[in-house]
Amino acid sequence: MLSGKFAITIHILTLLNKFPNDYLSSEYIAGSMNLNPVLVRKEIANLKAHHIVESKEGKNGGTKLSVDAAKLTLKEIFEMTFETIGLGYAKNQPNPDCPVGKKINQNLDALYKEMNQKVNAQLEKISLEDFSNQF
Amino acid sequence: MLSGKFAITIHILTLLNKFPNDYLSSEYIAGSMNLNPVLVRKEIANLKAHHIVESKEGKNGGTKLSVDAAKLTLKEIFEMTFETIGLGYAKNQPNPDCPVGKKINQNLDALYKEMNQKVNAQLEKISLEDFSNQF
DNA sequence: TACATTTGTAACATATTTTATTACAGTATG
DNA sequence: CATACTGTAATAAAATATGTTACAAATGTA
Repeated sequence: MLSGKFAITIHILTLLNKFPNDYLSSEYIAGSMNLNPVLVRKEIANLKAHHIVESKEGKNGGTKLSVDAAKLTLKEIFEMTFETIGLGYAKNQPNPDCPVGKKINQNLDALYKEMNQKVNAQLEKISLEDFSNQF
Repeated sequence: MLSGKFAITIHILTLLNKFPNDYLSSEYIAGSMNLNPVLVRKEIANLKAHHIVESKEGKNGGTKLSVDAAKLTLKEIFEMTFETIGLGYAKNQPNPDCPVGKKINQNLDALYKEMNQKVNAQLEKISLEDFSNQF
């Protein structure tokens, strides 16, 4: 299973982009995605750490975008969600006495790295604005 | 989290390719990857369903490759493990009354589909033999 | 000032998925 | 016929993801 972090984050950002002048509450955002507001706030905390959004506490508080949606790429969003493309690793450490076991993870790493480069090149071409305009 | 199916499967196939004339037991294979033999047999069952390997039951039984490693691509292996590239979806059904909620999954689908195409194009260029030769 | 509303965050609970184990019937080998 | 395998089901354990509750702190507003 892949966690839904990226999907949640881009959903949040799309909403914020649709209402660039408002501070949206986590409750409102959560309503659009049918998710617990606390989880929304957690993802927002991550976005704040990356200076992508700003929040206002207290009554009428909420969150708004603080960057230009035309300049924020999906690649950056992808990386902010700590995710990388890959096809996984076996859970346990392989047998170092086996020539295959000894090098399997290294070789998978190399493969996944290449995959990431391809995907990143693609995601870099799409801005939040582009994505948001599809709605 | 992504399951380790692909990693396990390619590990198995690499081993089988290294010993093309032997029937390797699930116990032996499991030893190389420090995994439970039953899990190995499960992945082998999947490979068998795709006619990639053949097994022999009984004493001195085991599994061996039944296709040309030069012609089996990582793309095919990837697809046999039921995995697709993607960055996930939020778990819950989004709010259909929200313009973003209503279309988010559809738009993510389109994005992930493109990503899969890129990745598949890359994986298609690599054969099991190529991968195996790195060891 | 007092109240209502909202963020921020921690602690805990539940659900889901993945991995591991046990068990045993069936099959081939020698 | 004993041994060493596969095949598969049932169950258990571990890991991860998601959800909930609770409450302090901040801020607007009556």
